Amino acid sequence: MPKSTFFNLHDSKRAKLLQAAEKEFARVPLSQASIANIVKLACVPRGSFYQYFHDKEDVFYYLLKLHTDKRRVYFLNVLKESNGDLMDSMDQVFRTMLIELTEEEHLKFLKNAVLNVTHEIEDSFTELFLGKQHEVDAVNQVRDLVDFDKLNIDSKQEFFHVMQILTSVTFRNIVDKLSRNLSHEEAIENFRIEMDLLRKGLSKANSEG
Amino acid sequence: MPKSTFFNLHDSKRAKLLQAAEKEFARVPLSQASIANIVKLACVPRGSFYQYFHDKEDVFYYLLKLHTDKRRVYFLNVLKESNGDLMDSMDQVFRTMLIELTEEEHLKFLKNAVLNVTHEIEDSFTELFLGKQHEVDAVNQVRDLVDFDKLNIDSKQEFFHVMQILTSVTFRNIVDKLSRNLSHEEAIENFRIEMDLLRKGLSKANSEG
DNA sequence: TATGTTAAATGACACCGTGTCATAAGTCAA
DNA sequence: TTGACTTATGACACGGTGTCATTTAACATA
Repeated sequence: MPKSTFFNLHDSKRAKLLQAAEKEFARVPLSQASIANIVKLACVPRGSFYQYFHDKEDVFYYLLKLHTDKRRVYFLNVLKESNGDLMDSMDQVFRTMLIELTEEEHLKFLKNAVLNVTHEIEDSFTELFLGKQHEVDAVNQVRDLVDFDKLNIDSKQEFFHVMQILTSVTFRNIVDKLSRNLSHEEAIENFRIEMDLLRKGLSKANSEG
Repeated sequence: MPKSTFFNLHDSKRAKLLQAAEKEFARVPLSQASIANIVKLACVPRGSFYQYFHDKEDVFYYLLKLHTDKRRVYFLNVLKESNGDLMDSMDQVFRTMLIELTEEEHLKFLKNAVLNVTHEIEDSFTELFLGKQHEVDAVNQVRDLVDFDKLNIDSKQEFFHVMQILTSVTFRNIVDKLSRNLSHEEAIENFRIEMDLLRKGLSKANSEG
C-alpha cells in the first residue's frame, strides 16, 4: 500500500502519478518498468516517489487493486440481475472483460499484468470474485447472492472450491486470449466449451448413475 | 535456450553451472536472482556466463524444462499403468509432486518458480501434461493413452479443453499448497474435493436430466 | 614443428536503475 | 517569530547488467 503521504496529496497530483505509473506499466511488464520513467512522466523528482511509495511493486499492485475493485462491484451486480446464476454470471463477466480489453491503454496494462503473471496477480483475480481471502464478509457477500438450487453441491463448504475452480479456468482463458491474441469469437467459444464441460462434469460415471 | 557453447562444455562443468544456477534460483525468486551470484557459485568468470546463456531467464527456463521433461515421462507412465484413467492419473501425479516437494533443494527452486508465476511457467506446467503446445505428436501421445470411455465428452476436440481445465486446477492447487504452506493432508483433501466436483459437474441440471 | 584459423575465456568497463540521506522548503499552531 | 513537524529535492553510493577488446586454447594443415 502507498504511504500516507500519497493520500495527503492533492487529487490532481495523485491522479497524475497514477496515470504516469499506469502508462509505464502499459509500456513494459513489471520487471522492466522503471521508476525513472514514472517520475519523468509525472514530472516529480525521484526522491518524491519514495515519499509516496515503497517501491514499484507498491504502485503496481495498488493500480491493480483499483482495477479489481471496480470489476468486483460489477460482478456483484451481474450476479444480482441474473438471480444468482453463478455460471451465467461468470460467463457475463468474462465477456465484459474481453470488451474492456479493446481500450488501448487498459489493454496494455492488463496484458502486461496478466501475461507476466505473478502469484499475487492470480490472487487478485480470485479476489475479484471471492473478495479478499480470509475476509469472511466478502465471501459471504457473494455466497448470499448465489442461487444454490442451480449448483450441484452438497455442502456450502464446497462452494469455496467451486469458486476456486471457476476462477482458475476463467483466469486461464483470459491469459490465453491475451497471449495467443485470440479473437473475441475464439476466446468466447473456448470459454463456452470449458464452462459447458464444467457444468456437465468431466467423468462419464455420473451421467449413467 | 542456452547457446551452443554451453552444450560443448565438459559434462562436469555443465553440471556445475546448472547446479549453481539452481541454488541461486532456490535462494530467491527469478527477479531477485543475480548472475553475479551464479558465476561466484560456479567459479567461472562473469564473461563466460554470457558465452553460455543469453541472460538469467535463459538458464532459468532451461532448468525448468529439465524438471518438466522428467515429470512428463512419469506422467505418461502413470497413465499407462492406470489403463488410461485420466482423472486418477492427475491425482497420482499431484500426490507425487507433493512428495517430491519435501526435498529441500527442489522445493525451494519450485516454490520460487511457482509462486512467482509468469505466464511461461504456467505454460510449462501445461506442457507437462499436454506436451509442447501445437506439437501435435505430443498431444497425441497423451490422447492415445487416455481411456475415453471414462470421460464424459462428445468429441475428441473437447479433450484438449478437458486437459486445459485439469491443468489449470491442478496448477492452482500446487500454488496454493506452496503459498499457504498447507500440509500434505490439507492439500490432498482440497485437491480431492475439486477433482470430485470436476468429475460430477458443477451444475445441477445434468444430474436431474 | 610451425602456422594459421576458429572457438572459447576473461575481466575491466560503461551504462543504468535503485534506494537513501542530508538539506531545503513548506505548513501550521502558539 | 519561533519551533515542531511534514514534505520536497536531487546528489550519491551501491550493485547489477551486458559488451568488448584482448588473451588463451584447440585443432587442422603443411
